[in-house]
Amino acid sequence: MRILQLHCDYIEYTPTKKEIKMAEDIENPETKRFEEIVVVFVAIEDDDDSSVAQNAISQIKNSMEKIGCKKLLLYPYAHLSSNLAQPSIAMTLLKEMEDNASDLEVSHSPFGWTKSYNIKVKGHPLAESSKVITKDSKDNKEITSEALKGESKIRSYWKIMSLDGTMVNMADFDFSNHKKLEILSKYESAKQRRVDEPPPHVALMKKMTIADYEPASDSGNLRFYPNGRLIKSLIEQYVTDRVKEYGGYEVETPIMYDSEHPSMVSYFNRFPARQYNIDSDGKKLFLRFAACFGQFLMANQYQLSYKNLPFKLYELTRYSFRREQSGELVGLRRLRAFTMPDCHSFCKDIDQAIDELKIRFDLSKSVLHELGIDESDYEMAIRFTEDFYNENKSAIEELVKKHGKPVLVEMWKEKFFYFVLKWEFNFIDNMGKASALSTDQIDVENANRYGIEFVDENNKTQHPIILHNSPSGAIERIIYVLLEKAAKDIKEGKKPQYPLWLAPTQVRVIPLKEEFNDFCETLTDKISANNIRVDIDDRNESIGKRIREAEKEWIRYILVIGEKEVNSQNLSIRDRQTGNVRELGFYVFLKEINEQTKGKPFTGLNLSKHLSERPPLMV
RNA sequence: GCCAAUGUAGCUCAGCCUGGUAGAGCAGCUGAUUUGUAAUCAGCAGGUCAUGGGUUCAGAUCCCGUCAUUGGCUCCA
Repeated sequence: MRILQLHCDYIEYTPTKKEIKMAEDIENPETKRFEEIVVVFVAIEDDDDSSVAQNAISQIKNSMEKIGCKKLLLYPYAHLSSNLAQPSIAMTLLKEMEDNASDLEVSHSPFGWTKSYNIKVKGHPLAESSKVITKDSKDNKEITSEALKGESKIRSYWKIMSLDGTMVNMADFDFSNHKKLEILSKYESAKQRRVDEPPPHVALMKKMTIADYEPASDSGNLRFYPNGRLIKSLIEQYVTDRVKEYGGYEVETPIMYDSEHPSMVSYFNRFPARQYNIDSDGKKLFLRFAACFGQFLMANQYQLSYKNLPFKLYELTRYSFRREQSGELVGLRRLRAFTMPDCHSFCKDIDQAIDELKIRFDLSKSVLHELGIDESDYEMAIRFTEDFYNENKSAIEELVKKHGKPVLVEMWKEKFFYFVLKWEFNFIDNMGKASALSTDQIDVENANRYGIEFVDENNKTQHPIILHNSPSGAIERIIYVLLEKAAKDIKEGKKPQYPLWLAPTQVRVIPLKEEFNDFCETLTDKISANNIRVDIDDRNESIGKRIREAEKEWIRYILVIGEKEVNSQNLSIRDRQTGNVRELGFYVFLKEINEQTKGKPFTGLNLSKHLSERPPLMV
């Protein structure tokens, strides 16, 4: 059975003529009109039986209860299916559905007639839905969280907060000096878009052999080539180092959970995610969409005193999974499987939570900066309940001051999610698309839900306040930002480049002739002993071609080795930033590189040192 | 998920409108070349035209379904 369910302001229909012999007899085929009604178009299919009809009507009743409508019109509609049941069976089942809904104001439009109709469907998100119901689909209903269903009910107000703490309605704000904030504001509130081409990082992620789509997986689950894996793992390492330095304990937790476990059930309903579901041996498992579960369940095992707080757990989730709508997936910006650093801080009260929030705010800003993303690249949004604002005005204003630019504010009349405040930094890309990077939340519910407790100064048991921080946002998204920024450079006629510490090859050595190969081996060994990724283009190609290809790989330093270099103490270094050749002593050169990569993690080449041994990757 | 566009050699693309032997450049292989800062030369090899069906004497080409990608819509805790 296929049904299309519409919540309508009104429907009018007029039976015009009998379509089949067995069409229902009706006394006077005149126009009928109903208002404030749920219209369900129904196609009964081959194989449908009474159980299907029962199932269908109970699903319909279920959703009608949610939208608070008590009037139902069943509208037989053959066009929904190409596999229709016999008309006699269809009529019986339709009648059965109607009988089973007698607690509602129910009617049906005549079966077997051609009808004309006029309909006005309501605009709310739950107004329209279609379902396919078959004999064995009874238990197969999509698990959708209450939060996802209810999200549309949130009432919120959009404002802009300036550095002095004043708030004006978004419509009254002068955006002329804040173009990116304007983009973000319209993006978030009015959902305005203005794009008509693919984002440039998608071509770049392939051309630079970083990542690619994997047709053999689900969409949004990407493959990372050696270059991409290297870049990604360095960023992962860097973010992890910073969180550990801040005081997070790094842990690892399972990627799948039992959705019927008591602590999951209620969390589900506060967390509007679409998840991957897996049935295994009768268990209904889902793939995690955040690190929260694992860390909360673990926090539960710690015996916490107020003296231990704030207590911080951290995991870099590889991966978190969200089954985003297929049309929403793009390159590295929006994925179904992504790597998310997630740090939870358990605080003894709101005051401590706010102090901690500020520290993590600075941490997030600093991490982004070191990754090559500055304030000019992103805009801040902050969301809070009206109550929280009234009680913590100055803390909120302080965050805005720290950001140094006006901020988009969403104020909720009442708490709908599990948090009372959430801020995020949104990168605005070349096409005017906004994507969230760093974020932090003040969670006042989950400690209770997960039974996380600490003992306070008075020997009383309390639930901590939990902060949820991702200092960088998804790692894939950081790569997306770096590539979008590179694309912007290309557009402006500048040379795109990697931050040196992330470059898959930092130095390329090109021997002029075969006879210099040995010299190059020795030289590269000396360079790589200093934690620098260096390789040798030992292919039998012209010097011009090998330089061109190094340029196309965005390799910062090129060393051509010939007669002159072999007989000199100095190196001839072609610096891609300027395109000029400089003569530098060996140690001066090392120092120049090491200064630029200071404080960043290092890992060795992820490809063979000799280009002659590398199979080209065609993407 | 909905609407639309796109899918031809490992890669980038031409051919499709108007049906009749599948084309180029790059990459690969073989050989020559040993090169001084963004493409050395020649030869060879390489294609279930995304996939499944239909129309036709004949389909890369026309029609329908499916998958993937991209754009718009919806969504983004």
